[in-house]
Amino acid sequence: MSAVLVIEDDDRIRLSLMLAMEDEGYTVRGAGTAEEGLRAHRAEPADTVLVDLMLPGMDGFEAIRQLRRDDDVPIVVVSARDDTHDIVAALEAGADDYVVKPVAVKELSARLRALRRRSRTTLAEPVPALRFGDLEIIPEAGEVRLAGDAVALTRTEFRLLCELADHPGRVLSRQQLLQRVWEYDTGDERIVDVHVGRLRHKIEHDPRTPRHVVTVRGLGYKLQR
Amino acid sequence: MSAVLVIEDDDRIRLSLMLAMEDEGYTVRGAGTAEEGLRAHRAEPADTVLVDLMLPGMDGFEAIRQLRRDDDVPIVVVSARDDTHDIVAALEAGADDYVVKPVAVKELSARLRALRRRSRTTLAEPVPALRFGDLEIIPEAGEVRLAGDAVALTRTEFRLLCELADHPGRVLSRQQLLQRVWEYDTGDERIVDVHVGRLRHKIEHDPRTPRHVVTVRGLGYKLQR
DNA sequence: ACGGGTTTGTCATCCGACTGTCATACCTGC
DNA sequence: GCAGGTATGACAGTCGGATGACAAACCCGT
Repeated sequence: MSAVLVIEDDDRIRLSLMLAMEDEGYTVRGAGTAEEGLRAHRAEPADTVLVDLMLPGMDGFEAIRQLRRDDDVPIVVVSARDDTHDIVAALEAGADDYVVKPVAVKELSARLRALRRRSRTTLAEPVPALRFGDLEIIPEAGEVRLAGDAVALTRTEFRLLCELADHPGRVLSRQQLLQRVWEYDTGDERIVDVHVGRLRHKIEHDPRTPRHVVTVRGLGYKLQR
Repeated sequence: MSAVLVIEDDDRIRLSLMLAMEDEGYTVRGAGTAEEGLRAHRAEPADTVLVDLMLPGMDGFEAIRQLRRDDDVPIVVVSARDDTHDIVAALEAGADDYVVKPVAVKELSARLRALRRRSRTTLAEPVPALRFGDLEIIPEAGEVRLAGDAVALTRTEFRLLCELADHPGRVLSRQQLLQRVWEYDTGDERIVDVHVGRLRHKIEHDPRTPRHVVTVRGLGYKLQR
C-alpha cells in the first residue's frame, strides 16, 4: 500500500522500527547506510523515509539533502541526539520532522500520519498534464513534450517550468522563483535569467521571441497560452 | 509578511513566544484562550498557529479540531506535557507538529519553516481583474488589456495605472502619486505628467481627449470608466 | 574510488528599453 | 490676452535582461 524506507545502521533498532511500522500497516524496506538507502529509494521510491543521523560513511544530513534534491518525499529523522543544533540542521537540510530515540511507536505513527495528511493535500494537487499550446508538461513522468516530441530538460529547467506552469499567466518574480525552484532564501537573481534562457532554447521555436516563457520587465517571468 | 497566532494562557510564556517569533521576522498575534484565538483567526487568518493544550475553558484539542473544521492552516502544539497519549491525540485532532516546553526558539523556528515549506499552498488565487470600460487590468499577470488586446506597459506606467485603479474615480495629486508609485518623498512633479502622457498614448483611443486617465486641473489625475 | 560527460552557478559584456530632465508648445479659466 | 498649469518631443544616462564562456560540482557507469 504505502512504503516506508528505514535508513538506520544499528541492526536491532532498524529491525524493531521496521517491525513496528509493519504492524502499522506499512510496507517496509530497510537500509544500513545512506548510500544504500538512496540507491533503494532511486530504484523504488518510498512514500516516507525514516532516517538516522549518525550513519557510517555519508551521514544523515547529507542523505537528506540528496533525497531532497529531486524528491519531495516526507522525511522523518529518528535520532538518539536531542540537540537543538542537530534538530535545526536536519530540518534545514530538508527533513519534515525529528523525533528522539527511543520513540513510542504510537507517536511515530501519529507523526507519520500527520505528515502524510499534510503532504497529500499539497502534492496530490499537480494536474495530470498541463498544456500550453503545443507545450505539454507531464509532472509525474518528469516529461515535457513540444508538439508531441519529448524534450530533454535538466532537473532545474524542469522544476522552473513546473513552477511557472503551476501559476499559468501569473508573473513570478525572480525572488519567488529562487525560493521555490532553488530553495534559496537569498542569492544572485541572475541565475534565474540564465536558466530561463536555457529553457527557452529548448522549448521555444524562436528563443529570441518567446511565446511561452515571457519576460515581464521589472517584475519577472510568466508562462502563458 | 506572514502571521503567527499564539494561543497560550500563561502570559509570560505567551509573551516570550511572541517575542521570539517576532525576532524571527513573523507578524505575531496572541490569544489567552481558545475561544479568543478562534475568534482572532476568523477575523484575520494567520499563516501558522501555535497552541497550548492546557487552556482555561475550551482545551487545545478542541481548539485544533475547530480550527481544522474549515481551515488548513499549519498548527503546532507547544505543550508542557511530554506524554505519548497527548501527542497522539493532538496529532490525530489535526495538529501538524508537537513540541515540548521549554523549546529552543531555533528549533521551533526551524520546525515552522519545515512545516511551511511542506504546506506552501500552490493554489492559484482567484484573479482580481479590474475593469474600466474596455480597459482591463490583471495585476498578478502584470498585464493590461484594451478591448481584449494586451498592451505593453513599462513598469512605471503599470504601477501608475494600478495606483490610479486602486482608487477609481478619486483624484490623486502628483505628490501622492510620486510617493506611492516612485516612492519619492520629494522630487519634480513633472515626472508624473510625462508618464501619464506616455500611459495615455498606450491605453487611450485618442490621447488628446482621454476617457480613462483624466486630468483634474490644479489637483491631479483620476481614473474613470 | 575513478573518470568522462553533463549540469550548474558565476561572470563579463552587450544591447535595447526605460527613465528623468528639459525646452518648448499647448490649453484653460479668468 | 495672460498666467499658471499641462502636454509633448527629444535626448542621454541608466537599468534590466540576454547571452556566451568558463570552471566547479555533480552524476553515472565502470
